[in-house]
Amino acid sequence: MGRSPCCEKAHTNKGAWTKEEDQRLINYIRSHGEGCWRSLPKAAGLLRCGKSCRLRWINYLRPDLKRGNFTEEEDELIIKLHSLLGNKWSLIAGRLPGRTDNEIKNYWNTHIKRKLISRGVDPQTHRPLTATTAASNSQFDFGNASQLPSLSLTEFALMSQNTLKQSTLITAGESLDDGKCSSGTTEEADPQPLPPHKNCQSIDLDLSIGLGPYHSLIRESSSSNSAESKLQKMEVPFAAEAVCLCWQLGFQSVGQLCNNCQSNQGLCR
DNA sequence: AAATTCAGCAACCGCTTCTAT
DNA sequence: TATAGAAGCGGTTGCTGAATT
Repeated sequence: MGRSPCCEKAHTNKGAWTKEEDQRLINYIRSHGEGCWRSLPKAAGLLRCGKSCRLRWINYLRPDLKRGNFTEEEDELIIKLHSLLGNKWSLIAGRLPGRTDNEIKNYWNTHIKRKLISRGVDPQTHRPLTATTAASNSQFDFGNASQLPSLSLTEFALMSQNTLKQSTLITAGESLDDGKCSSGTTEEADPQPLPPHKNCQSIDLDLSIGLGPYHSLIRESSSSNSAESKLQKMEVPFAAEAVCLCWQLGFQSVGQLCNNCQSNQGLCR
């Protein structure tokens, strides 16, 4: 049977967009809003595939896009988010206002990879390049629970579900590692709760465990991807006994707490 | 000055996920 | 519950301009 093609390829333009096409697309979306991409080209008088229109709008024509070079702060944020989320470019882009997944992906491949390699860091695993390859493909090594200080069984079970879920459950500075904000495990895990690394404090994944964070997850549910929505579904049964890692990791002062702990005056835990 | 190589990035393709019926 | 269609995502390709030979 097969799926019908997303567009009539014989009658669609490909390649670079012209200014006229851009203007048509902008005009149409300004007056009708973003809607059905499949029918948009015809309605807007464009000989383009709907997917192509969507991509053009999202990546280049949207008015809220931030053009120009990435700042050093953005670089570091991308690196840290990538260490947590992997190649989930859309999730990473969601934490960088005005940047698109495609832009970040390209920037990663052309700049940041090299930057990390020059630092002696593997861009995929975020481990030192000299480290042995014994590490698993996952972001965390769950074979060694001792590397996860102060985690409850519930949290550990949650974190063991899969790599993405593991990483998104960490809040307030990914302090499960050596304090350098790499999510990879280290050869010598420090059993003491560490304060968030100063570079990590800028990251607010807002994905901490508990009632408060659960509500924050719901916030994006309408457009969330499956990993997030699955995460939400699986969190519900655990909510009653869930705790925030801010507390588990020993963050006591307001400045160290995640947004939920701050806004809930500690009720997050 | 011409040819070649390289880097950056826009766009495409195919697969997965979501949603409506 | 199953299915089809639409949207979204990530990997890859290929074009363009800059740098190098």
